[in-house]
This record gives sequence, C-alpha cells and structure tokens, in this order.
Amino acid sequence: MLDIRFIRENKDIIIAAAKKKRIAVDIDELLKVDEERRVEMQSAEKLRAEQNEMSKKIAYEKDFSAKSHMIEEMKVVKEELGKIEVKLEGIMKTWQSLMLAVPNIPDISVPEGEDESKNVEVHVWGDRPNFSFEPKDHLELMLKLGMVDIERGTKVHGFRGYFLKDDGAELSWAVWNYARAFFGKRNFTHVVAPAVVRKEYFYATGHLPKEAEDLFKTQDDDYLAGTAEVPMMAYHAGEILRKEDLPKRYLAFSPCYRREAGSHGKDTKGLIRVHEFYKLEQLIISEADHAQSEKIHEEINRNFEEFIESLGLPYRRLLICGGDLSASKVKQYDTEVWFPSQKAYREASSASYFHDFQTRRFNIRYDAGDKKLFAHSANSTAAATPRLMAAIIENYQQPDGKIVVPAVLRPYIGKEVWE
RNA sequence: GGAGGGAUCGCAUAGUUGGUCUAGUGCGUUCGUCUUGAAAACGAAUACGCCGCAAGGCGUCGCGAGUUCGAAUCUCGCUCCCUCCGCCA
Repeated sequence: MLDIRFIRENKDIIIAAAKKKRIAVDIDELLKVDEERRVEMQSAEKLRAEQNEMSKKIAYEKDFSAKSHMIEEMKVVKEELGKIEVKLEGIMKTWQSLMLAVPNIPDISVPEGEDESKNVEVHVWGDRPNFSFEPKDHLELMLKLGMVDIERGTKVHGFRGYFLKDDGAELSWAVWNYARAFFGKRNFTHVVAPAVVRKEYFYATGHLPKEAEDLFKTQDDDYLAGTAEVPMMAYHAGEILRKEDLPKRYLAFSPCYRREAGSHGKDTKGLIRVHEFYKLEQLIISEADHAQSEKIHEEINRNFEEFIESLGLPYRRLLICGGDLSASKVKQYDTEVWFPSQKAYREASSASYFHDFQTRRFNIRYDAGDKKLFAHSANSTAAATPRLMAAIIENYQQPDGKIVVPAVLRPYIGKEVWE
C-alpha cells in the first residue's frame, strides 16, 4: 500500500512502476474515485458538524416546543447524512480495492524484463564439485543412509510427506543449531514464531487473497503461514515503536506450510518441495530511510550467502527483474544453490525490501520526534530445511555413496562422515 | 467444554438513570520558573488518524453493526484478557 498523497503527486512514477512490474492498474480511475471520496467526505463531515452543534443546543434548550422543533429539523439532517454515508461506503470500497492494486516502486537497479527468464545473475560463488562419477540425487543418497523415510512419510501425511530419521534428523538439528549460532553473532533477536496466524495478517502481507490456494486453512478460519515473515510483521502490527529501538532485528524460527497447489508436477520426488518444512528467517524493521533500507537488504542477503559459503555450497545470486518482482517489493535477490544431480541452481533464499509498503498495511510506525512515520521492512531467508540439507548431501557425496560432513557442522554432528 | 467478571487517549483510574464528556484525576514524560547543580515545589504541555492552502472540521472510549435529534453510557454480534470448574501436553 502506498500513500494516496504520494500517488496523487507522482502519477507518472506509479504508472512507470506498474509497467516495469507488468501489473495492470488504472491510476486515472483511482484518482477520479479519490476525488469523489474527498468530496463526499467533506459533505458528510459538514453535516456531522451541524449535528454536533445542534445536539448541544438541544441539550441546553429548556423550552419544550423549541426543543421539539429542533429535533424535527435534525431528523432531516440525519436522513440526508444517511444517504451520503451509503454513497461514501460504496466509494470507499472501490477506492480500497484500487489502492490495493497499486504496486510499490521498484528500485532503479531492478532490471527490465518480462518474467523470470530475464532475472540477472549478478554474483557466482564457489567451485561446483567436479565428480568423477555421475552424482546421485539427495533422495537416493539419503534413503540409502537411512536419513529419510518417504514411504512412511506418504503413508502418514500423503503426497510430499517425509520422515527424517537418525542421521537425517540429526542433520536437521545441526543445521538449525549452526544457523542459530551463526546468525546469533550478527545481532539478531531470536524468536520462535507461531505458524497459525489470523487471516487479516495474510491480507497485510499480500499472501491473501491471491495465494489462497497455496495456504492451509484451519477450521477456525486461521491460516498456516508459509513463512515467519507473516507472524513477524504481525508481531508489531498497530504499534508505534520508539526510534531508538530501531532497527528491530529478528531471527525467527517457525514451521512453514505450503500447499504447493500450483506446482503439482514439479519436484515430485525428494525434499526440495514439501508441504511442511522449517525455516529461520531474518526480518528487520527500520527507520524510513531509503539508504538504510538498501544497506539492510544487502546485509541480510550477504548474511545468507556467507552462511552457505561457510557450508561450502556453490551458489549464484539472481537479481529479480521487474516482471518477476511482486507488487509489494522494491528489490529482490534470490540465492540459488548448486544441485549436482540436477546440474542446476535451485532457490535456497530470497531477500527483499519493501520501504513502507508492508508497514503501511500492518500499521507499524515509529516516533520520529515531531511526527509518526511508517517504518521500513526487509526480510531474507536465513536457513530453510530440509531443502538446504538436500544441497549439503548432494554436494558432499562421495563415489561410494558416503557423505562428508561439512567442517562447520562437525561440532554439531560429532562425526566426519555419514556412512 | 461449562460458569462468571472485564476491556476508557504511555501506566493506573473516574465516568453505565444517553445531552456542560470538545473524556476528569493521579503517575510517568517533555518544556519552563526557581537553584551553583540536582531534588523538591510551582506553571504549562502531553493519544491516534482523516479532510483542508489555511482557519477549522470530522472520526476513534477493544472491534463491528443497531436504536436515537444525540451513545464511553442502551441493544445485538465478534475479539481478547482475568477468575473458577472440567479435560489435557
């Protein structure tokens, strides 16, 4: 959500932004409805002012007939006001839906482009393992080592179900614990966040209504979050923060639920795409300052990259192009890790910043002295399992099917090789 | 799951026979006076949003609807919190 005043004054910028993002919006229609909205509001307020004033006079009036006369007069005003209110209600509905359709402004550094094929590879790190044999996929390797049980996973949960066990379960704990220690040194507040979240907050993040198909819903009309971004933005919803407490830096752990309704044919085997996984997420609420937001975005993205560098996983960073950038975002990097069996990079992290687009919907402000300002927000993956585990398994595999434990995980695993 | 109580502008409270409530008071906070400085005392300010160039106006007493000329106050629905009972990790 953007500021209507900003939209009024920067129509051309919004139109260009929508074009870059391949999003259809009718700004002229919005401005027209906005004008009607203001006109109706003013006439409603004028009548209310009259009502308030007369109301006081009626209260003081001692003469019965004069009093009755005034009440009769105000009945007419009431009726008139009612008509305007009905009209205004309709206008407000249209206004709000048009407002929700207005996208955030992409950064100047966001490349032009139709869709994901135009995302730009801006950074590549690490030597892809040079196997003298045909690398196996993580599922085959993990099954052989008894790290995962898919058969019972599907028996118990259904499609995309899995059990991690023995070394697989331990690896999961090791990744979480290592991530906790790694990011903990970078000045984050640790949080374990709920995945069951009230509906209204999904609208605020923009997950609803457009991703309703991809979300699990409870019988109490709550939804299961697919990322801790939802509960963590909701955490400060409606609050006015103190400027000296910013930035708020959270490392949130939560289970994540995704129905993957739109990807039935994709990644049908293995642990790359599952309904239920676990993620540590970086989320930062900061002052309303573009330069600072940009810096935070680079920083949290680098945090993730340095994390997987320490794990020795080759990766590349993509700068997401306009056509692939969602409405709420200013800029996004996706970090993709190398999967030897697929001979391809697969997404392991996504880092974005939003300026005040999200905080406006969540109503998260801070006291900037003379005025209250909407804060800025940014988030990035810190570590998502089991996908990250799959990457570790594949990149550290040996000719005989054994897996070398990455050096940084050995203190958490207690051995050097899985066999 | 059952029974009862509650939600007021940072915190604590007043206000429920509808109309001087444009919500009072205390604490806290900020500024000022006094003081070498501090404390104390005294004085003033102190919720948020919307519309408007401005003057000013409007809205919000958990949220939403309703009754009324007029709602913090009455009615209905919802949310959350507290106490007790039951069940349970």
